[in-house]
Amino acid sequence: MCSTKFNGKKMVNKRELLLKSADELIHAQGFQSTTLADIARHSKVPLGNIYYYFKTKADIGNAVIQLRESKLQDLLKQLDQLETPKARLKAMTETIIANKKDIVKYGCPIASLSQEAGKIEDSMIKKADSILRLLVDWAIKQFKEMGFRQNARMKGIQFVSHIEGMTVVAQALKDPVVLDCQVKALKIWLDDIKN
Amino acid sequence: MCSTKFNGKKMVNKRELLLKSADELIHAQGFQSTTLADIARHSKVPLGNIYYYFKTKADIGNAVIQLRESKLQDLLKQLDQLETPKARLKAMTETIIANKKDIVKYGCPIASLSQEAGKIEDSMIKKADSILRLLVDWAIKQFKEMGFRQNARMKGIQFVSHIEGMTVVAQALKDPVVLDCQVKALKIWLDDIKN
DNA sequence: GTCTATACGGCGATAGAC
DNA sequence: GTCTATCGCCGTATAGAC
Repeated sequence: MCSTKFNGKKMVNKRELLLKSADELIHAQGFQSTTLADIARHSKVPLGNIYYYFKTKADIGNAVIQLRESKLQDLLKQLDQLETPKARLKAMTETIIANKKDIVKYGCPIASLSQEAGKIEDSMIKKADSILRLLVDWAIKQFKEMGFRQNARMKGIQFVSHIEGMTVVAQALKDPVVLDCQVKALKIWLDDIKN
Repeated sequence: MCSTKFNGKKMVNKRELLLKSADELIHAQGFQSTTLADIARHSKVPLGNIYYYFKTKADIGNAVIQLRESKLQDLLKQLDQLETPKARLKAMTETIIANKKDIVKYGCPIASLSQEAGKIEDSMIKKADSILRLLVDWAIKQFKEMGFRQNARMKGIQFVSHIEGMTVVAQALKDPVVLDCQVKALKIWLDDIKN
């Protein structure tokens, strides 16, 4: 059972509510800095009630990872409807511009989670970098479709590296213009590239 | 007073010892996951004694930031002795290969600290990204020396982005070969570049 | 299913003997 | 300067009434 009805109007269930709050807070503050009390306050769900929906805090972390992975999958599915692989890759770079503000403030939601997860030896959030892997594999696929063979992998990794690199630098420099310029450069690279 | 003597032999003082432990542990586990007990155990200094050398945990964090900044400055000074700016930039990429193992395991010590610091609103570690800024400025200087004018800044940022991006991807994919390939690509980019 | 009160443990920090 | 013992807080998690 996932959603309740009230006066015939569909309402978001609390689990979704909590997850959405956790997602936002973790993006802004990181997993470790985000307390269950934070999530409770932000989602207006009482602290103790969280445990009805999630067994542990690590569970919430994993749910957020899963959420971001499915968000990425949706995006990729969307991009795949474009005709040429080059158009898809370019469209991907445009999503960076669309999320400019958040990226400069909080960094890339995929990479930051992945990096933080790598530092927690406890017993949790182990598959965070599978999200980034997903992105890399998608990029490689695009380059293969463009006619690349042995070096499609290298090009795909280069593409993703470029994206992640610019977010790191933009955040450190607190300068959204960095993203504009680097996306432009990345597009030029895509145009000039030859196999 | 910074170092003590024992039998005429110079010994590292405890502050340095603690700092070195903190540096290593924070690189491996992150600042938040690293407890004072960790540092005490690793450096074999009793927990309570840490407070003789550092007022708070945040102080330790800041000292580590300073340490990494001065390490970077030393490296840049070293590279500056090379004749051409292009040779300096290439030599910089080679330091990535030299630290391959650690980077794949723990990521870039500069970027990871910078990112984690950005998520801690508390009252500490505010100037972590000044280190990355230092690197960017140095890179820009190199491109200016190469004859670039208005777009030297963009090229410098692109260079650093490339470096930081490859470390993120290499860590997520847990694949040191990524670094080999991307460094190679970066060198080719430096050779083919024209102003 | 919902919510309050509270137990429990860990970590940063301090007191104070030596 | 060094080190042990311990305090106090905060964050996760649980008990249990409703």
